[in-house]
Amino acid sequence: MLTRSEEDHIKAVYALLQEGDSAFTKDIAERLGTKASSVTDMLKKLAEKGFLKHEPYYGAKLTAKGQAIALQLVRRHRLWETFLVERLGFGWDEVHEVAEQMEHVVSDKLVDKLEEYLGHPHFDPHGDPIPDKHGKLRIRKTKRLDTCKPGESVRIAAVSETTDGLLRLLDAKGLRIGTTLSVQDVHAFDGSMDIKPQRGSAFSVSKDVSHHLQVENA
Amino acid sequence: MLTRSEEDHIKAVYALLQEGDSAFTKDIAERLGTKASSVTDMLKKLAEKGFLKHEPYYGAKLTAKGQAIALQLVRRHRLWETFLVERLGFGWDEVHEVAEQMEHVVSDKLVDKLEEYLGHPHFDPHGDPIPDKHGKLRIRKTKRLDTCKPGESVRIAAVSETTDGLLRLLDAKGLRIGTTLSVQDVHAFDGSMDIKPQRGSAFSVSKDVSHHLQVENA
DNA sequence: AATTTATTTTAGTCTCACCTAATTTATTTT
DNA sequence: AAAATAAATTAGGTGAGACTAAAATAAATT
Repeated sequence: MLTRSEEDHIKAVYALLQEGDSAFTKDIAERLGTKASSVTDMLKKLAEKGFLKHEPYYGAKLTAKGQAIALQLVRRHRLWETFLVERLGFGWDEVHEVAEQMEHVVSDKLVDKLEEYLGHPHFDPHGDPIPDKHGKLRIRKTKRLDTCKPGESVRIAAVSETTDGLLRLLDAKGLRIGTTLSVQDVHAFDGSMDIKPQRGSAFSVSKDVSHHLQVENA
Repeated sequence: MLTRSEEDHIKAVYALLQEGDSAFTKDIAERLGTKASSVTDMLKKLAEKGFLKHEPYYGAKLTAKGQAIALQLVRRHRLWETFLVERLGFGWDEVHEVAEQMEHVVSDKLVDKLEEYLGHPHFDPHGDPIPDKHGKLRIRKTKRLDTCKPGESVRIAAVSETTDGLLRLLDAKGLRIGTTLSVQDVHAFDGSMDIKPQRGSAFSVSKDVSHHLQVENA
């Protein structure tokens, strides 16, 4: 059995490995709101238990065993987020913290029944894929909106940041999962982008925003 | 903010105060699966924090502040049990452990939305009352089945034990919340009782069983 | 190549929540 | 009333998981 803190560390490593090919002490500490020295201790312990490889000074990578744990946590997190939004009527910007707690409730039966109750969803309210019972993820070919060129027509597939601020901004602009839009112009000066939703008139979004939107060809 | 362990101790004290007028160290330890000395430490801490009064050698009683916490925990626990049984299709004998974990998820909004989603239930699957947002409990005048005399006709209102064994036995005998039955005979020798459900033929239940069934006049 | 800077690790400390063993207190029995 | 028993408390200790401060390492700069 893993403690809450062990689970949190494994999940942080998993998340960082999505972006780089090693998870560094400092970044893990930042995610968890702790100090680097605490993380070093935990990495040592988790390495001994076989959940990850820790290469001192060069960060950590998950083993297959660690990855399985991480995927289980991601699965629980995203299923609960889906439940909170679709059944309890939470806004998509309000669910992260609560799901962060619920994901640590241990019961395979619970998770499987919840999944069934929700109709076996493949994506959560932010558009992120929900691993199945065996940890399998449904892969889509998406790219970041800020990599798109003028003239491209795309659909918003996911939002890769769960900060309330970004989600509320998207809400205010009417941008949500599934919204189709075309790129009209990209300004080299600040990286801002003029986009036009299928219905509605064009407006501009900053690079900060376009960088966190995952889109697929429409 | 209370820790998990602090919450567990407060809940244990609350539960014991339902049965006696003081909660004793040994009984708290037994409920929590810990040792008396650990409980003494915690009682001292919780008394300092104002959640209970600890009279050394004479047990503990909750303050109003402690009672409010306990009722909040009971509320969460029973709402989650209701969710698990009514929405996810768990058996009533399978929900206790999971709800024990879920009750520690902290979010007032979550609890209120859950209650609404479930249709503001007043009783959980075991027939126990669910405190409202303000800690108010709906009181019913019930008595234990083992206090009933031959000839009485009663309805099962609640089961005051959440052990799997008892609940499965009741399931097997077809006894559930709402079942109406008449007491036919009580045997002084072992306290066993012959009962006859409204539909179905008579059978006998042991004192162990009748002691844990709360009934109301039919 | 030497130095500076950033990061990581090590060493030592703290708190929490538990433990065991010994002692104290209250209650019951003789 | 004294002795025995049961329960609770105190004293001291452990491991988990955090911390600070100091030392070590790697990378970047001069």
